[in-house]
Amino acid sequence: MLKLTRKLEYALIALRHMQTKGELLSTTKEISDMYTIPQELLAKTLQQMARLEYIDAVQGSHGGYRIHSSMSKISLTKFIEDLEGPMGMVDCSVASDCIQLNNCNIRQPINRINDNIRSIFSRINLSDITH
Amino acid sequence: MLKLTRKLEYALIALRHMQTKGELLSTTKEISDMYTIPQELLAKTLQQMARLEYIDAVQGSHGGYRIHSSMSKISLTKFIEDLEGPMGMVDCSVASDCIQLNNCNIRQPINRINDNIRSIFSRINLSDITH
DNA sequence: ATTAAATACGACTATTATAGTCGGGTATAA
DNA sequence: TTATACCCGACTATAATAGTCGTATTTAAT
Ligand code: SF4
Ligand code: SF4
Repeated sequence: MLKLTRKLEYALIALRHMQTKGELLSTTKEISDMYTIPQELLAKTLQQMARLEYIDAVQGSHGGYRIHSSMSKISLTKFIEDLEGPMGMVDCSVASDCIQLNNCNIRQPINRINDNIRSIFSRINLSDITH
Repeated sequence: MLKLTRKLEYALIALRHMQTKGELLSTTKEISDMYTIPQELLAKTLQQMARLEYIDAVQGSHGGYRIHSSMSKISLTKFIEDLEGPMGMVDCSVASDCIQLNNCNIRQPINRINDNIRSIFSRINLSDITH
């Protein structure tokens, strides 16, 4: 309940690291060494963020990543869902194949709470974490 | 991320069900049938809630459970942690054995968010869900 | 007494989600 | 040509969640 995945933490650590470096490139190895993150796992996450255009990738021998300028205003909600897929407190707030769905007596109150949380996450943006 | 466990959902469904019945007893079978919940799993959860005194258990042939009068004001935070143990967005908000802990660059901002969420959950109480 | 219906409890298994690894590829500067 | 870095998908391992089973105890009714 309420737990960020490791992947998201690694992603945020990397983003904040890159933020401090401005235009300078950061390599996977540099970051994984500095924060003791499994290199291959971080690599995959950085690649995913590059595909999503959260960061720019520069290939080749002196390559690396730098943070994409216009991403500080992205909400935490969008970031999390871009990286990990839809989030919701209960299945029925995302899909609709719950067997209890028909006569569930907590669906409405729970989904009200879910919407609240969501809107809080939507008002937090990445720069609040990465500065 | 952010997902309630099935056990918590079953617990809340059961609580709300009992709430509507006032002093009348509800049996595990009654509830598991009504909401299509695996009976043995619900049974364990009800037993746990009885131990925690969220509900009263009446043993024997015409036994069952009824909701304990004074629990509507309990916060969602306490309820979740009573049933599932400590909750937090990251390990370091609960324990302190994260290998990144020393030079983690997102610890403070994340824990600030964590505290916010926690305080929101603390202001929601069980009766908001069970009526 | 005996039976039936219920709670009580712990150990067990199954399933799913998360975390981490590996092998083989492409791009580019030196 | 080599070294260093990104790219990608498939794979394995681990941990968390979900669900099952066997056995015991309590109590009302017969
Ligand atoms: S319908 Fe009820 S039990 Fe099913 S996911 Fe929604 S809240 Fe949970
Ligand atoms: S120290 Fe950093 S990486 Fe470790 S749990 Fe806390 S926020 Fe996550």
